[in-house]
Amino acid sequence: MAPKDVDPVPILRAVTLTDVAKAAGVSVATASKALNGRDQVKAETRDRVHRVAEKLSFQPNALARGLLAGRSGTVGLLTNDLEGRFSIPVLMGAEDAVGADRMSVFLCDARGDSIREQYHVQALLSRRVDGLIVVGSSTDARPSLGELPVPVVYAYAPSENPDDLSLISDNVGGGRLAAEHLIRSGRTRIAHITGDPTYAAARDRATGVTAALEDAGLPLVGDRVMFGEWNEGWGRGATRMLFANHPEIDAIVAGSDQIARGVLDSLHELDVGVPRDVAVISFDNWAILATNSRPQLTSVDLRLEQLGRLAAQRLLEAIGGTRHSGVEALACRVVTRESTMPVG
Amino acid sequence: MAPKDVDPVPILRAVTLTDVAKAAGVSVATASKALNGRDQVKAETRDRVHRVAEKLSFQPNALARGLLAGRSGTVGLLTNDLEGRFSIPVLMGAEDAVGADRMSVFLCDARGDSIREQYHVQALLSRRVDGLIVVGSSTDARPSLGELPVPVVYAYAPSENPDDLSLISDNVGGGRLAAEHLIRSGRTRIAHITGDPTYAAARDRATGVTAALEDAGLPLVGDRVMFGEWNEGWGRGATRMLFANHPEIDAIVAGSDQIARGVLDSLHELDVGVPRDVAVISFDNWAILATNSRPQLTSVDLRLEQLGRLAAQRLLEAIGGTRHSGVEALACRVVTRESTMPVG
DNA sequence: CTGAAAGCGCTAACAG
DNA sequence: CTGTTAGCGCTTTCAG
Repeated sequence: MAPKDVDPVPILRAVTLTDVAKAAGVSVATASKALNGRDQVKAETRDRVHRVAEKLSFQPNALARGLLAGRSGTVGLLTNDLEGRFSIPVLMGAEDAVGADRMSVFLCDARGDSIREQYHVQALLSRRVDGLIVVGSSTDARPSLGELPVPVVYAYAPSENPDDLSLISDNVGGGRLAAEHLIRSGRTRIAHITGDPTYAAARDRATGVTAALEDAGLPLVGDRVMFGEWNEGWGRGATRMLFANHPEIDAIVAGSDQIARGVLDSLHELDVGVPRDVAVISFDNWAILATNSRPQLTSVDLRLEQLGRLAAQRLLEAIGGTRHSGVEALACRVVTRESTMPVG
Repeated sequence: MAPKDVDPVPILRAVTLTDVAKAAGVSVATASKALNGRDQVKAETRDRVHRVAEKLSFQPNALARGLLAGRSGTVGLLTNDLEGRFSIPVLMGAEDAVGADRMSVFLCDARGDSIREQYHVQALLSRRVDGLIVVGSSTDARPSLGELPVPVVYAYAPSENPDDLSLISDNVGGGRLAAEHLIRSGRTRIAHITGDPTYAAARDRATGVTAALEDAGLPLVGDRVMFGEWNEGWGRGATRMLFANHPEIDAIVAGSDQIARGVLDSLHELDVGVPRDVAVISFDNWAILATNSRPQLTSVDLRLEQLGRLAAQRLLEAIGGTRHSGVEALACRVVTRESTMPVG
């Protein structure tokens, strides 16, 4: 409990450099130099100014600074899917990297509405952000914001314009990793149950999976990728269908952790042992799902936080003058858990 | 594909009011008045200025405005748990409400580290935010930030200082709602399996549940609340223990959707029908869990987005001069699904 | 080494 | 109705 011996509502004007200068008995110019470590100030004066600033808990007004400097030290983070779970890690990584450079982040959620998006972009520009990170809501390409007076980096969803810089997860590579992981674990009769084929993520992962199988001279059990929906129900249903026709299967690549939960559920009901009889690997590595299932799920991690961090880094580089363009794909990594343990 | 017929890197100085004024053949003062709808401008002039501003895509410099006005039109959103799923909805609600008032949001994640938190507060103050929303990572009370030159609202986790304004979900009331829902559905032999008792959320919900049972003259099956962990495993284990000793049970209040998933899992294995033999209600209403289980889960929704919206509203009121203090609890609501359908 | 002066972009008096 | 002037808080010449 904090004591309540302070003024009721401190409508005190924030302390300014002028206040500090006055209290230290110097001019604002000198105070400014002292506080900014300019070397044309006597050491004794510098210390005195610092002490006074400290005592008054002086905080330089970033607005005034920004106005003068022509740059605000802020970046805009424009998301379209705050509630979805994919934006958040990207956002965290970006916030972290940006903060490490003493810049602050404006957060805007356009909720997938391009009108709202346009509005936010204007608002951010009027706040003179030094750059913009646009986080998409799916891995499908999205319209470019076009030419803006500040650099823009697209993360998760690439821009449709190849002149923009986009950072994405390498879903094709992820598909490869998944299949190769199973193959290395000794599995040879592999099927792929995944989500909605209108999503690039589903198609890309499938491409990777089939390519890896082909390279290894292995068939895709069932002959074709089982596209469906991104939920447990589809995982359950697809698994039942699969087993009815292909009881010889010994591994399943699930397109998401959610689908995998459904797969595990059906395998349990069919009395198929995991990983003994069938190994299961999935995508997203969403801890809450992957580590609470029985057995725990091996999953391909998209490294979204790293993606966000990288996006911020590229943006800071661009702000610094080094602009890149094109699509940069970040490699995924497999997080191994029980569901793909090699047998015996 | 956008055409690439623009200058390579438009390092164009952003267009200022002076540019507009010049192009419109008026003084900056007149231009300012025209654009801000001050009524001391001839209609014809006003229109001309507007047209020119439009053509040059003029964006008023919010930094300059803020500097002059003494308020920046921004608020800080300080979270401690961006990756956790509870902050996000609060954040969304707050962002939405703040944006509706044409203010922008600075996002900072302190990751539960008070040093980092202090740093961010300083940074936000130096950016002259007009107010601050602090989103906690659990429902336990947290230390106050103390006296700050701008109003602060605590959301989700209340401040330890009752002189601060805190907005929380009414977990005790939520516990009551859960039990009452079961009782109204005709259940009379109710148990409560919940999470870690060191969490206020677990204790508060338990308080509500037991109070409602007492009011109804019903026993708590097993005599005491089963505290444990916030995960599926505990839900599974606790359910097995419960049934070994109390096969007469006809309803379970689970402390979270995750725990409920474990409960359902065990009930399934015990061949107990849900909701036929036992009804299950839980907390959080986390769609991904509650709607993907079999049967779908009835769950107490904490209305976190509304909580965020309310926090923003209160903050805006405080910025406007109307400060409140104390703890304001937002009522929960039950989202009914299959798991508590009345029998017959 | 220190201070006076100018100016970042904008708005609000106050004159004309 | 319009323009001139001043100043928000800060940094940066440029003289002392």
